[in-house]
Amino acid sequence: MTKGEETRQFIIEKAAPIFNTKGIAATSMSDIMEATKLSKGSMYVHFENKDVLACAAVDHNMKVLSSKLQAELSQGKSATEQLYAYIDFFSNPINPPVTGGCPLLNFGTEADDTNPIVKEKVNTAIKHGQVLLTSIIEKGIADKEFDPNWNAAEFSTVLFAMLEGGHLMSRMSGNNDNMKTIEKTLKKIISKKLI
Amino acid sequence: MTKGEETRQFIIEKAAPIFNTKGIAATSMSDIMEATKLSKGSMYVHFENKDVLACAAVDHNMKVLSSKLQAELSQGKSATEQLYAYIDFFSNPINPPVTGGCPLLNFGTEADDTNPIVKEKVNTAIKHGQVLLTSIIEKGIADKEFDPNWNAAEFSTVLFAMLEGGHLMSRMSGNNDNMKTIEKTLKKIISKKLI
DNA sequence: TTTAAATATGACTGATCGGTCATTTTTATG
DNA sequence: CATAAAAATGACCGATCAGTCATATTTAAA
Repeated sequence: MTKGEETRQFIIEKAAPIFNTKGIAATSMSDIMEATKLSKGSMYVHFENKDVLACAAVDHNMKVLSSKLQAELSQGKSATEQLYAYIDFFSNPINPPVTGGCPLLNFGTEADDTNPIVKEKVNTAIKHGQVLLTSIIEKGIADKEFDPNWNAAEFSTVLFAMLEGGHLMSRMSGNNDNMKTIEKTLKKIISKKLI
Repeated sequence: MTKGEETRQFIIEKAAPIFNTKGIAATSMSDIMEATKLSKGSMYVHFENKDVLACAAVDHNMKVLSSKLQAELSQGKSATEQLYAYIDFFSNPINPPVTGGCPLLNFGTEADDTNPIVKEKVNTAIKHGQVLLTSIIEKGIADKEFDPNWNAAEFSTVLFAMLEGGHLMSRMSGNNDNMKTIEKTLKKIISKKLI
């Protein structure tokens, strides 16, 4: 890793939580300068413009979320354990795994009508999350842990939506009560083979 | 209604969809000037500053959503019909009842770590939505339409979270497929008295 | 150790931001 | 109709924005 690559990575790591917390539009290059203690000129050696830096920060936030999730999932042996680990991973929005909360929710809603590139990044990340969930559920059905009548793709959509919606509700209320309800309900559905 | 009150209302109505689409930070007073064809000085006759206007726009968006929802709900006679009407009302995020999509999702995620006043507005609106849903479910239980073992408050949390999460997913993918899955699943849960 | 390229600096630019205010125009009332 | 208050105008202000660039410093390889 050259000095330049190191600095670039350093900037991304400092910028990512700021973008995820304040939003892309509300984050200024001065914010990043202050966080990195680097000069403005140096920022533009490594990033063509703010958009490029913002995109790199979005990618980084999603990669951190993904790798932390994978680490949790790898602990679970059965499909049930993995699905529970998935739910548990998202069950504490007040102290979330990524600073600023879920980047899919944050960047997705901001980019929706304004930034097609970031929007597509979020869309792709959601689809990847769906594929991962679907594969766990299909494995669980094959292993006779889950109801064989379940539609894996549909159930993963429902599960994902509940977690994102619960995340929003808990972030707004400032406590995890709503998320606890979501968590409890999801585990009940899984263990009782409902829906 | 005086001329001043009329103009103030006119500005709010023009500003509301812009704030809901672009976000508060990314919306400038010039954007509102262009939409209203009013001068900058006139804006500041009716609003102390941008924050006050943004708050009024947030309120307006939520009020429009709420009144359109109420209009739909009033059509339903039984609790089941009302609950279905609630779900149907949110089942088309690509062509949403409020321009820019769900204001709770949009303003909530933006305000989360940056604007406590708007955040509290969203929190209050979510709680009102929950109270409304809970009362419909309780009525349905009393009328023996729903499973008497249901916890109305918990079920309304799950329902609300699924709709918000489905909204995000469909907005990102650009189609209503995910929301259709949510809609189908919710109606199945209600009609089969699951969970 | 020499040296050319890579990296870092910070003053600078033009555009846009939110907000002000003297002035003009419109409204509404007696 | 007279007139005072309310509303509307647009030039203007300082601050901040993203982005540039001549210059200085550091890096790394010969």
